[in-house]
Amino acid sequence: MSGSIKNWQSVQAEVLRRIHARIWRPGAQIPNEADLAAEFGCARATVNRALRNLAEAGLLDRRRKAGTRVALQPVAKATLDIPVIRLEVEGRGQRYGYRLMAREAGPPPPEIAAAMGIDAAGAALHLVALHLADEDPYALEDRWINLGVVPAARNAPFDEISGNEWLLAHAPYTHGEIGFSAVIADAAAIAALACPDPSALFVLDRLTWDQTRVVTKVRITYGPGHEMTTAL
Amino acid sequence: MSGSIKNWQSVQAEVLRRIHARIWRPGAQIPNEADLAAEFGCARATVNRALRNLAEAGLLDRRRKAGTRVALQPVAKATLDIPVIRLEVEGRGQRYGYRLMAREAGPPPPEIAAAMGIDAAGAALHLVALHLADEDPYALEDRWINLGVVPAARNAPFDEISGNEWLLAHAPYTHGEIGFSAVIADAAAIAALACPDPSALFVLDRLTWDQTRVVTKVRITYGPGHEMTTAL
DNA sequence: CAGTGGTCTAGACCACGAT
DNA sequence: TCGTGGTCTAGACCACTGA
Repeated sequence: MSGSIKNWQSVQAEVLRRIHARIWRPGAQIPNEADLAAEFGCARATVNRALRNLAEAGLLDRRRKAGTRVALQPVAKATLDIPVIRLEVEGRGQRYGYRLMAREAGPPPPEIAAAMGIDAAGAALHLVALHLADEDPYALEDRWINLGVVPAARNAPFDEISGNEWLLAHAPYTHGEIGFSAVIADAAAIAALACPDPSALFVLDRLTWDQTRVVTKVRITYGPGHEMTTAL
Repeated sequence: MSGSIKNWQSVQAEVLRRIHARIWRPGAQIPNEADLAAEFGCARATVNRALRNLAEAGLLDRRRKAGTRVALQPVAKATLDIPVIRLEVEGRGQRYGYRLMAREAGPPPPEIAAAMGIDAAGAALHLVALHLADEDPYALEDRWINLGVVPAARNAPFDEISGNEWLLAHAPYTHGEIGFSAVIADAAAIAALACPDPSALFVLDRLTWDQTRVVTKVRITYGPGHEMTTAL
């Protein structure tokens, strides 16, 4: 018996050690919570907290009655933080700049309207803006805001504050989808981001909802060479 | 007062409702755990579970003594699941195929050795493999395995099983880094993935460690149009 | 110093689901 | 059916940190 195991972090560490040392093999069942609690001399709730945490991380598979097993194919979970772009730039120690390039209210084109679930009569606000880091182009934002859901956006000062930040402060959302992909820079992107032709650009698409209605749809096109990283 | 609030999910839902309804504004402090427990008629631990969960999701900021506040700039956390490619393909309902294209053991080139922390005398195994979905190229895998850490890899059957899956089963890792970016397809990628020239390809770079030593370094280059999505 | 969140405990009941 | 994890409770002590 090693040092005292009393808190959930040390239980988790000990479980990790056993998995890593192959004492508990991938696919194998591990003792149940009550037995582990007895072995470690702590409460079952403490063991539960540790194991639940590891299961959320994908290292354990837990099922009632079937027990807890070491995951066979631990699915890596990469948690990406997607901050407001201003904070992302400032976090790199660069000076942030913002320039609104286009702003137009009106019915969106059919494919946008369909993706956002806006009918023909509905109105949307289209914004195109450039985010700068130390005066250099950093990312291009192309956003549609559903004015049926956020009417106040029609008169919001988007020449001073980015759509992202204004919406965060004024239009909460309940859930959303996010997607990452790579695209060849089109003419507009080449001009705005001052990148060579051809360029491969990293793109983030986001669609956010308030209950059943789309609040906003945005595509962020990052400058060439952009990388999004995280610990695993 | 709505229906009874007894479990942490309903506490969380109620807190979300209040944030969303602007009863608790961004930046504002909310009541402490004990008060909320009294209001909801449940134990403090239940409130704690709900609020801790929301804090992990980035919607609340919690600090001892300072209390709990509604986050000013809720950082969106996108959790990407990075499964084994075989499961990713099969999950789309396609048939998975795998072809080893190159395999060579020896000292890695300087930039790879540096990234992996291998000295001049160290040996590595270089694998290039193609993953197929319904016979079509799906992703190109370019992997370096540190033979100093995983000597058994030298004789592993990588013509039958992908480096990813073999390593998961035989070489546990303690932590890693992952990065996503976009690249212009080079000649090798164009040939292997059968994509037009030029193409923008989505790339995943991963470096995994066992304690202090790099286990493997891999770059997965996905076929054109690949998108990685997740709920928000 | 004192208020707040972080955690542990011992016990209890329940929901799920494998057999 | 009944073993297992999921959760709740009431109470307690502690760690951190703002005032």
